[in-house]
Amino acid sequence: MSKPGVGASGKSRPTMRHVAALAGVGVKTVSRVMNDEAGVSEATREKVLTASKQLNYELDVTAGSLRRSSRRTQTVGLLLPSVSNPFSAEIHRAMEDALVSKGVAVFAASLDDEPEREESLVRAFLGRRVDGMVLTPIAANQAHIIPEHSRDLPVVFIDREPVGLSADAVVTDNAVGAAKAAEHLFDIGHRKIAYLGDRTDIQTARERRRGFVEALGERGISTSSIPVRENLHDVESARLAAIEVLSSDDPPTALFSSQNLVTFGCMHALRELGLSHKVALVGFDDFTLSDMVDPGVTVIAQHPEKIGTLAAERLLARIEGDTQPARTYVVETTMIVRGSGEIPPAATK
Amino acid sequence: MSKPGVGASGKSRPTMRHVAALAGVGVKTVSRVMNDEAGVSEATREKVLTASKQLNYELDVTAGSLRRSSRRTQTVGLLLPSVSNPFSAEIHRAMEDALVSKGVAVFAASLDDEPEREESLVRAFLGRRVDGMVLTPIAANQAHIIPEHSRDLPVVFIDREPVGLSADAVVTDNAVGAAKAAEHLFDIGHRKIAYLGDRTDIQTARERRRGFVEALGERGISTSSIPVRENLHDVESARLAAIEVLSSDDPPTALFSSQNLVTFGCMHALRELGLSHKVALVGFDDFTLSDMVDPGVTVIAQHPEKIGTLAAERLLARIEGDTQPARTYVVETTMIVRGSGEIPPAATK
DNA sequence: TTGAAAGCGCTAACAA
DNA sequence: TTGTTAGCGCTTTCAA
Repeated sequence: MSKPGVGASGKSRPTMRHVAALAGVGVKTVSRVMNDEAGVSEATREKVLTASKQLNYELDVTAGSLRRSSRRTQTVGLLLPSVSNPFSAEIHRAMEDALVSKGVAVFAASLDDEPEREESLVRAFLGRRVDGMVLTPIAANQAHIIPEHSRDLPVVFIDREPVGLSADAVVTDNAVGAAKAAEHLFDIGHRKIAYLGDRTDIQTARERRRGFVEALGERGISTSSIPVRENLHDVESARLAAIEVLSSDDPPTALFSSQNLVTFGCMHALRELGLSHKVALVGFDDFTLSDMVDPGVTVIAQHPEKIGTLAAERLLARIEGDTQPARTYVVETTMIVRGSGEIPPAATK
Repeated sequence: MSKPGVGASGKSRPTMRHVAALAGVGVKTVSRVMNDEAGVSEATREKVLTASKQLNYELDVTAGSLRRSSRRTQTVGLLLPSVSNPFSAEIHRAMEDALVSKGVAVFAASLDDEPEREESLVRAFLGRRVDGMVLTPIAANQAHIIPEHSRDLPVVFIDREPVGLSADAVVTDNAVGAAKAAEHLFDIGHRKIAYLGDRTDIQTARERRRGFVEALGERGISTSSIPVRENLHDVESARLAAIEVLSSDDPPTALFSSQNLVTFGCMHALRELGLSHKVALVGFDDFTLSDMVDPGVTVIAQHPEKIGTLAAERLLARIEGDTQPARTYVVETTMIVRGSGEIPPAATK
């Protein structure tokens, strides 16, 4: 009589026992119905479903996982630079689409460029017994995940490959993407192209510079003649660097920027100097309104939705028991021509 | 001997029993140490911590919640229009900051304007026994949450107030924000200002129109003389509507757009018609690069980070047992002047 | 300060 | 087809 209330107005949540009692069956039968297992007569099924609805019963997935032999929680963790970063958010969305349809819930968290957070957030996921994780590596190395990974916890890395650990990764083809930009500007006629890049401790930034410099090298432009400004991590530092390089004695006729914030800084600098239509600009990574500024900004677009979809697929496959050797999946970039990258060098004369 | 391996290289995850055995103590002592409970000697604490580290033990938060009297899982659910929508993503980030620091993990999911998803995603959260939820209501009403809410599951609504249920909500002051835009354009001298709005079944869109129309009404402008175009939900439909209204016999000298995508459509239309510097534009909601287009776009900025922070605070308070009556918290908007909204009506003559 | 036993909601194993 | 019992990893209760 003092048992948790029968009826949806009770204060405490009903369990299988309540449903079983109301339906007049055993708990295992309720379990079978709630998990869509075979071997339950249609009549019994109906009874259970009716009772479950009446009590507003919801199966406790985590309690079940405790006893289930697979130990699955139908939950995964996702670690991003920041959930509010547009590139990350697109990846997140694509992963969600692939996972939610399989009944998998997603924990998301932001790293904020703080290596210490990587380990503590991973531990927070582990404490909730996620079935797997997708991580953007940020710490110097990912060795801290080795114990978990060797316990068969599937981990897929995105955007960058892990260091100190062999695991699946899904990355953008940064070097080739940057090379596309270099080739494009070269073909337009540019011979002096400045490279404005992000922090050199970021692997993707180094790859972009390498691809860019090598592509120009293959076309006979000596590395030493390329104006390179790096460690630009926000709009303001990029703006200042662009102004500086454009104000030099022998200024470049084109700019290549290695990421969005740097591109924005370059756009500001070009506008301030009145060079928006005189100096070419190609940016790595697409952004909203790239077609609404004047001139439209030519970019090397990444494909976050492809990265997210692929990462989710790999993770699900690993969770299902796929044991093929760890592999890195490379997602190609696409150049989108909008005007800023097609300004010829002559215009500056 | 056939017990799960001692040492980090084992395949199965260690439990408290393993730690207890290795440390030579009882499981309850391990539990005390892992939960930072008092009443453990420093020497014992050390032993347990050492053993736990050696085994790479991680406390199972969800298993613990099963037996814990509070039943807390230290987990909350967040339901957004889309995790990749910039406004939503900012809210998400602010909530994460407030919650992760308290050891609370966040499930995030996207509704995608599909009312059916609201209920199924809520059920997915319930099945993981979240301690509370933050929802952006999208279905016609939120009555489906009543049973949970009356079971003391804290729920905080954001962006829109719930229908059919009394619960905390954190919303933008839409009417006042839209009124600010109307007043601003009126003060500049505009008397014919078009309203370009989102779907009329969205509460926030209706509030914005109401605030806008009423503010002009108070200034002697009859409602019937205001060109109103609604149910614009994407850039293209907004662009066409703007072109149509600007091409009429007695075109408006200013536009007010009720959300970002509509603002983008207006920008496209103005540019196509060569009116970017002749017809004023004020948009509701700020966006990236609003200062890089020409002219810069004057906006009524919302404050998603404030909404997220407040929602997280309210949710935590409710989880802690706060029982004060449900309340709606209103977050004010801020007008950001950038040029497009300061074009005088004379310019069109 | 410490630990043994019971039990949280569920599923595995097995019996009826 | 259905139900019973044990036990997943943990915390509560209570005794030592």
